[in-house]
Amino acid sequence: MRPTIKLEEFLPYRLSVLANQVSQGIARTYSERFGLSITEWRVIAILGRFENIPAAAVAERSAMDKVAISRAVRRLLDAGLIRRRDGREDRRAKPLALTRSGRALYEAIAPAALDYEGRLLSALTPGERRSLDRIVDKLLAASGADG
Amino acid sequence: MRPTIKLEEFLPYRLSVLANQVSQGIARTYSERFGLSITEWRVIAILGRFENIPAAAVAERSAMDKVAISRAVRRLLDAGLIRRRDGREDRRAKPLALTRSGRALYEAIAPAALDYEGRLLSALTPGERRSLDRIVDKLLAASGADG
DNA sequence: TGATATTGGTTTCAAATGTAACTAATATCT
DNA sequence: AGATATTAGTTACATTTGAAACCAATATCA
Repeated sequence: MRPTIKLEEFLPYRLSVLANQVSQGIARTYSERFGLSITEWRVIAILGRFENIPAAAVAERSAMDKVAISRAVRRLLDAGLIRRRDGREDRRAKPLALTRSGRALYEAIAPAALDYEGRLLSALTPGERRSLDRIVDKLLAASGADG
Repeated sequence: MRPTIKLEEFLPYRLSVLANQVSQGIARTYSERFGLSITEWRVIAILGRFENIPAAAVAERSAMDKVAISRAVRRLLDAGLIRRRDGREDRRAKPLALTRSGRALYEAIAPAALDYEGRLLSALTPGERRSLDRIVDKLLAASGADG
């Protein structure tokens, strides 16, 4: 029989479209209202939770590569939203932290982000929300392992 | 109370990481084994199912914009994988179709793609697979509507 | 200690992507 | 028919992104 793929039912395609659509939606919030790209927002979000960690640790926790981090860090430093100290034991690894205005921005964005997520989740039943968590975990494991 | 976001639990972030990881995995197949980018593969997948449709129709069915399509079409034409006829009624809209070798490629990739999807889905129970379909539909609707 | 490897981070260059402007063909409206 | 608006598709330009080269600091090991 002829093999056939219905793109619109193909899981990798569907996930890609969904993630893009969600990213677009939320990026609008970050950029229009706060002047941040998604990458920059992620760095801020990480630093909002973990104080004084170096760029490599941010990379680990954000699934972004170090080049992307490096560029975001540069912009955030220039914008005065984060600061960088000198590393005590390892002089390469310089701890990053939010400045006062960086933290203020974080505290302004976090509710907007949670709000957006809430709007998405409100389309689902409580049971579906639980399923979704479990399913995404499983798919992450299945796709990350080897390829 | 201080608002806090755990990035690794934040749905938009999780979806983005998942979709990227899956895309990476599958893109490796397309590019290493068949020399195609994801965009090119999508065009091929659409044309494998719908014969003689113009680029605009491909765009509609693939969630890609017309510039991306235009570029992919150019590369696929150059590679001899698709062909373009002249439009009968509308001379702007030129119907695209797979060539013989394009179809051969399609028939080689389709099983590999379905196989990859199968490996992903095998991590889920049948019930979870059904949930996933429903959930993705709902999230697409919720995120696409307004923003 | 000295040679080599590894790691944190930045820079450079090429390729991919998005936006807007543009051309050509068709449709609409008077 | 003639003016205006739309639509299909391409091109040009700016921006983003990724890969690899690179520098400096630290770790490893003979």
